[in-house]
Amino acid sequence: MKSTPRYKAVHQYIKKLIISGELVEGALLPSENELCERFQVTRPTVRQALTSLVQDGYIYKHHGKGSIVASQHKTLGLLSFKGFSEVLKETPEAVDTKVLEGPKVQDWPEDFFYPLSSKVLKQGCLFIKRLRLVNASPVMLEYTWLPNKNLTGFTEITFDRHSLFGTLGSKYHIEVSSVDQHIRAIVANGKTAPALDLEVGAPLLHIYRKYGTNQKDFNLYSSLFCNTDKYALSSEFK
Amino acid sequence: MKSTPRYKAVHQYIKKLIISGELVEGALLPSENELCERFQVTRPTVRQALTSLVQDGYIYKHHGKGSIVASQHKTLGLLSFKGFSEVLKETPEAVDTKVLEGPKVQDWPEDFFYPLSSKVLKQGCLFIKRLRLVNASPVMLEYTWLPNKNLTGFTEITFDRHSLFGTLGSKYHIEVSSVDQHIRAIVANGKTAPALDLEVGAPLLHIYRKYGTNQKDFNLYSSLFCNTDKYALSSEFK
DNA sequence: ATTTTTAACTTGTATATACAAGTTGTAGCT
DNA sequence: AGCTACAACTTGTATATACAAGTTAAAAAT
Repeated sequence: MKSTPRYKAVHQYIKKLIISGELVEGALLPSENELCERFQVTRPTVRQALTSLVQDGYIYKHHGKGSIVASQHKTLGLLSFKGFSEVLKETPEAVDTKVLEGPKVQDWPEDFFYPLSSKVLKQGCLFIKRLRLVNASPVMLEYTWLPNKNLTGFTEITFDRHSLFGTLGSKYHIEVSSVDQHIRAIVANGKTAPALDLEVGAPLLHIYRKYGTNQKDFNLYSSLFCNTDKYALSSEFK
Repeated sequence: MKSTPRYKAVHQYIKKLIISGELVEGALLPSENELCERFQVTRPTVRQALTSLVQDGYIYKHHGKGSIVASQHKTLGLLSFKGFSEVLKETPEAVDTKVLEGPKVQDWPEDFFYPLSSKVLKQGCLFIKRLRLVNASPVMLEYTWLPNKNLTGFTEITFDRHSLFGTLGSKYHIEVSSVDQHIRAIVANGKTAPALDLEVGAPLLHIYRKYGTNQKDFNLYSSLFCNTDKYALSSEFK
């Protein structure tokens, strides 16, 4: 049984201080040398802990000044093609998924937002409707459709516990390889407002996505409704 | 004039190989020790370069096996988030830019949405306010700030005719190299609604952007308000 | 009292070394 | 031919040291 690496212990200790509020936004952390003494580790070890705190968004560093607690401005890196599970493991808050419907076999919706071949239309689709929560508060309503294509046992899987992309990869050898998305601002309507605990008319970010995979004629489609009041969506390109 | 840190030179060299296609997805990079010999640096320096390549999504690491080129989803996406013309480049319609204010020298706004060093704050900023139109209809209100840093003649340029990024590149040798953005859905208020010919309360896509450049302490900042009624923003990652 | 300089402090970059833990290929055994 | 053990290789974690560059407070100069 391996022990926790020291840099991770330091990272987790500081993270806890920030999450608990003991270290508030804008607060200057002890210097690297002070942290070395406090944790009885060398500076590269401290730096590795701080680097990963920077990556996770808890702090930022200022050359010559120190490490400062970042605003716990909530962002979700959802503009990349990653799935929700993967993205949300980077946020400090408690995340949860609730399956509202499915997985179930059904017909493709009429006037589907991406064109479908008649063959795919005829086969019908698998549909999942999920609610994504952060700190028990709904932030995203997610509808997902995928072709009904002999995915044995798919409708028995509980996707509140399992990542869809992860499951497709490990169980069905379907790898998501591309995404095409369209983003708009809309207002919450009679369907989306109650699901997201919002007033009708509140602004929502809406994203249509078409995911390409390693299998020909097998694309996934999502329609996402995001309440960006507390959590902006973010992306970063270098 | 500082030289490029070694870890950054290694990072950029490998990044170029990946972008150019010389290193293809799934390819195993030379081992850390081999890279040390090849670049004549020590292993922590190589590791720092590799760590930042991991962070940027170009590679992933496998303990005991090596560093592997990741699928290039982000790489293509890098090139499509540069400026307005790129974002809307798919549209065949007539696009136009109207400068509403600036370029002018002013103070940085209070409570600016990205943290600024006291040095940059003291210098003030250059500000431009533009309206982007498609088929003579306003689709985006764009505020741009950049550090007031001896850009000779900048306030004389008419940015309705000239691309900001293009001008920075050709005239001032400032290349935009990264972007960090946060996206929300908001409602149009008393300032944004009239500029975009909308009712107060209409949904708007709001984007904060911080562009990194090749010059230290020279970042550009934008706040974009997009009417996505007719034109969704789209992105594609492969 | 104000401004400038300097020292002490901070983070950033880099070399050097060592051991731990995972991977893979080869040799030896059955 | 298949399995096991081991060596060589890989990345992961950590200590130790040194210099570069940014920040800030105190001291010195005006």
